[in-house]
Amino acid sequence: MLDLKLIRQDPDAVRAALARRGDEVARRLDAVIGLDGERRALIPRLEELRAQRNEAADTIARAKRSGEDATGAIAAQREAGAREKELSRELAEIEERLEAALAPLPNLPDSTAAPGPEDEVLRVAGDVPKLPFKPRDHLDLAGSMIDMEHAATMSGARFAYLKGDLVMVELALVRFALEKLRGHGFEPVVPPVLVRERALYGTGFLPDTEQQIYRLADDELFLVGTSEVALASLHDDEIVAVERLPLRYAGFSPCFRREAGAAGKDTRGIFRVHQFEKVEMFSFVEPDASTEEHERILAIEEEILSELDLPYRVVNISVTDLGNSAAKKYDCEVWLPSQERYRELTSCSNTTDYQARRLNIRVRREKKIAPLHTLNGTAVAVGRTIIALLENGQREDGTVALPDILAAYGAPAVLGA
RNA sequence: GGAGAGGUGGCCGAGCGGCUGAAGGCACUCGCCUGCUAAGCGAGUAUGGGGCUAAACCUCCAUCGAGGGUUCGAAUCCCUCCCUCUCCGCCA
Repeated sequence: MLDLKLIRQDPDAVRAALARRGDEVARRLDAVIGLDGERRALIPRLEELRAQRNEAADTIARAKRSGEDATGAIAAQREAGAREKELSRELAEIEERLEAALAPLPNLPDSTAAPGPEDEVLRVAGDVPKLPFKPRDHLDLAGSMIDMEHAATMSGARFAYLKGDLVMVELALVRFALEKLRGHGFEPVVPPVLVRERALYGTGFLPDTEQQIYRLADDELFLVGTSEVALASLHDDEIVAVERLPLRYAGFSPCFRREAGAAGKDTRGIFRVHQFEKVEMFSFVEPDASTEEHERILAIEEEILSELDLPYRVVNISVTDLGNSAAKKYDCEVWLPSQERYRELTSCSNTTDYQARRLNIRVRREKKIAPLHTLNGTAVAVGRTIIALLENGQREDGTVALPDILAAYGAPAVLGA
């Protein structure tokens, strides 16, 4: 949610910022400005009427108490009441339209977000393996440890059974990530994955990505596509004392995505599936600390990738590809030998005050109260990390060497031996 | 799933349909006082939105789980929903 006061004070700056996402986006601001004007024209009229009615009600009360007749005053009140109701309805209607115009507007991009249309490669790290043989893809390498046939029969396309050693790798990855994050001050959380609409609205996934979200048939509940949704709601409607910030959480949960509109894309293996597990970072920080926190989260993502010996590059995502809530986003893309290119593995966003405004999460500094800033980032997207580990650790005989660090968390040293 | 109780300010808790934005207590802040890690005294301490402002102050409106309704007037009455607790049932 954008700040109405800012829009009012400096509409040109807001319009210019939105225009970086596209001219069409910036044009949507005009409706908001118009409705805000209507609203503020109406409010003084309504409130003056209410003040008069409140005063008249007191007069009636006093008359009643002293036993006087108030029939005339009561009749007048009844009439004023009808007018009040009318104006109230009018205001409610305007506010509803204002909300409908304002809520879908995306966050203002950070000035350092990549201008687009292309993402901006910031750096390349790690060694791309020079394989003296034709690389296999993750599905070949996993063999029976990934069973998509039975998953497809049972649940449909884009589902998988993970079996045997790969399960141990998954658990090792999760444990590795959670302990690392804890060391960085993130509190581990296993959140609910079924949520009400408000949580999705509050995080900006609604109205924006509805076609991506599973909805239950018999209950007003949705399956989250990321634990970000649940972590953001942890301080829903709170005023947090500044001394408590930053608040950092590491969520571990399954994630569910419909992948509608992705038909035909990444259909082989578990790169793009409807269900996967993920360890996610989420931070609540002071407004002027979010830029630094964003770099911090990115650094943790890179630390994890380095320790897993994965070759990757960091990209600054183009403003035209930013989700609604992000002001700036970095992706870490991992090298996949079978595809001979970098693919998205982790992602971190600074959502500034966009989600906080929607979820009504504020910080109190001295006497001042203002929306705080929230950020999120992937620590480990388990499925894709497994893909990366398999492909980059593969040997000519089809076995896979896993990074040493995972052994400490229960993963085997070699897969498929 | 069945039966019942309840949701009031940071917390506890009182609230007859009008004088309650809300008693009282706790906590916190500031001041006073007291020579001994505390007590006493005084004052203050919600949020959002308008207006006026450079800002503060001030002022008005709204808010007693949420949304509707009754009424001249609702924290108080009615309806729907949400949540919490207790008992029963079921269950990993």
